[in-house]
Amino acid sequence: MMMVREKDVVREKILSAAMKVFSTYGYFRAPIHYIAKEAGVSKGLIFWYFRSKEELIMEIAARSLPLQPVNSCLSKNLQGKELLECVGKGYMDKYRDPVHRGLLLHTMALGNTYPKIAENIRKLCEEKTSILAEKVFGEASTETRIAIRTFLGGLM
Amino acid sequence: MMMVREKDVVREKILSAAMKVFSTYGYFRAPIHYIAKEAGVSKGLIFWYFRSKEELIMEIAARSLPLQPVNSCLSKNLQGKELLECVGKGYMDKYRDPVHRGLLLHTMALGNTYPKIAENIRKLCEEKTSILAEKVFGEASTETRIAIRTFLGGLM
Amino acid sequence: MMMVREKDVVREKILSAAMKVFSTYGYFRAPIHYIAKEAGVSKGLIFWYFRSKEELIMEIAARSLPLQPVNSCLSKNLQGKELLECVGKGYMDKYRDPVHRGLLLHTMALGNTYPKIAENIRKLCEEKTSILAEKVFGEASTETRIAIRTFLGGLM
Amino acid sequence: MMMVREKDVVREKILSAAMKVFSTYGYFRAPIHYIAKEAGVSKGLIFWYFRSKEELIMEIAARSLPLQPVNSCLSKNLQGKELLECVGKGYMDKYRDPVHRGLLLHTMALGNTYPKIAENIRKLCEEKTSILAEKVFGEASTETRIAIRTFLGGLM
DNA sequence: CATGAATGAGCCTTCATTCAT
DNA sequence: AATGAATGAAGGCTCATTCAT
Repeated sequence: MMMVREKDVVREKILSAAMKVFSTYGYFRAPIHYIAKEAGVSKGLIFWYFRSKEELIMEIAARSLPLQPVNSCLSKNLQGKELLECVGKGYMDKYRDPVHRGLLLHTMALGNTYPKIAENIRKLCEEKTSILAEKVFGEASTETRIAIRTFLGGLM
Repeated sequence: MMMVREKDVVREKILSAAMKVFSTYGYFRAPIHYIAKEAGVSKGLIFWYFRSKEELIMEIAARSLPLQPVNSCLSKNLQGKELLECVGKGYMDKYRDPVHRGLLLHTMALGNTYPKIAENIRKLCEEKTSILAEKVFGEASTETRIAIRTFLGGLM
Repeated sequence: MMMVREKDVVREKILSAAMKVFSTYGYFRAPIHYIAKEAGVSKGLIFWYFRSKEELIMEIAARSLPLQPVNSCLSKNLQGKELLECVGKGYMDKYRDPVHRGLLLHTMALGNTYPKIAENIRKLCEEKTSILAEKVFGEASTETRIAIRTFLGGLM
Repeated sequence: MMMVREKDVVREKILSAAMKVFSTYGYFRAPIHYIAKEAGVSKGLIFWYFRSKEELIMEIAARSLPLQPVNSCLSKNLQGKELLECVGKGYMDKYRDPVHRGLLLHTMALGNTYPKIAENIRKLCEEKTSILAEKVFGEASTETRIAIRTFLGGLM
């Protein structure tokens, strides 16, 4: 029984290759054919899975954020201090990997000049921040959101 | 009486324009002609003052670091805690300007993938760190240098 | 049944156009887009088949030499005087075409200042000269090679 | 008493430098500032003495031809075979110098694609050929001119 | 789905030429 | 006469993107 569609496997292979290549060379010094070679697929295929390089960047940028650790903790239905600790631990684990550290740095620099990416990042961050504030403090006010942000920023 | 050579004025005008443009668009999204327009000179003239775009990047990268505040404090012959406070204040003043903040971010991201720039930055930083460690703690050991770096990093 | 790959057809079309354009304008007065237009392809495609303009020049330079007539005679297994006559005739046929005459002149001038091209030409010429000396005189000594060169030079 | 005007000295210095530089690098690979440096003058000054690079090329091209030896022989009022021998000897002397040989090669290649230069060279050559034909054979008919040309070409 | 040839916009850089001093 | 800063046109090359197969 085939649980993982072949389609998704290839897509994931491309994303994974792109993360590695982007982290190493930076977005603008990484031509598409580097990614294609790293992923072991043709250049053209990348445009079958992603409309443009920008869209690929967009998804990579999202992955450079620690969304996955946060989601993982949220799915455990933790609350208050325990949730916060879980998220903190997730951060540390993720950014122990230099590929993710490099990627985050590039993403932040990109966001500084690339409106679409900046907006996307901001949206993703605010969404998660609100949920965390809600679950940790019981309400998602301006103050509690800032508290979350400060805590997570300090971990970096 | 003309104390500043016209030659240096133009060079400075270009550097200043480049900082603004690079900070706004990022190195790779900022074509030379953006800088030329911002500086009010022709594209060709930039290559009269700088051998290549890379050389321009190099000088800008150095300027994105807080070398000037540090040098300014050092020239006051301060020591110990006072020197540290002076440098700390210099940092805050410099990076209050979003142009400098953006530039630093781009420089760090660049350094992550651009060996020449990374090396140049590292050299400049280590040099200043050693001097500060010496003046603040009385000796430039591995530990005192790390202390300096940690303190300054924390300010960011 | 298609015996010639499409890929080679295009490559040949570019080379042929380049020979014509270079012969007419000279290497340095012939921008890539002249060749592209003459070949009926895009500028970019030329760099798909040739790494650089220099690589294109290199291959054209080799073609400006009378290698093909020489090879043609050699493949007939002629020897002595008959081989010499065959080669001589090949020369005359090739350089009756003004495109080839112009190309040879440009190639020689280029070789006078372009080390890489000069070296490549020299290598190709010496190789063929040795083989001819061997087949015509029975041995490839310094003297017989000079004799071959003098004979062929006189035909020009 | 100043017999040579300073003006002509500088002009000659530029021409001499240009011949050396052109012979070494070829016309198109020799930027004006190479010549300026070789001559020890500023780039701008070259345009004071020569309207354009093309005009400079033009004069250099003329100098790559063996006009001077021919004129020298003509001024000796020789005739017939003796004139021919004098010219022949002049040729050999001039082209013993690799700078002149290189220059002639470049000039011929240029003439193949640069109409103005080709025309100028042709004019100069025909003029001298006619005079030589007249002095050597007693008349400047088509046949005698071809004879002169053949003789001189054979010397190369 | 997959490939890679083909396209064209855009960028860095060079260089002849001008001109204020 | 002489200088060298300033200009702008043009060229080689890269690379995201398209498309026929």
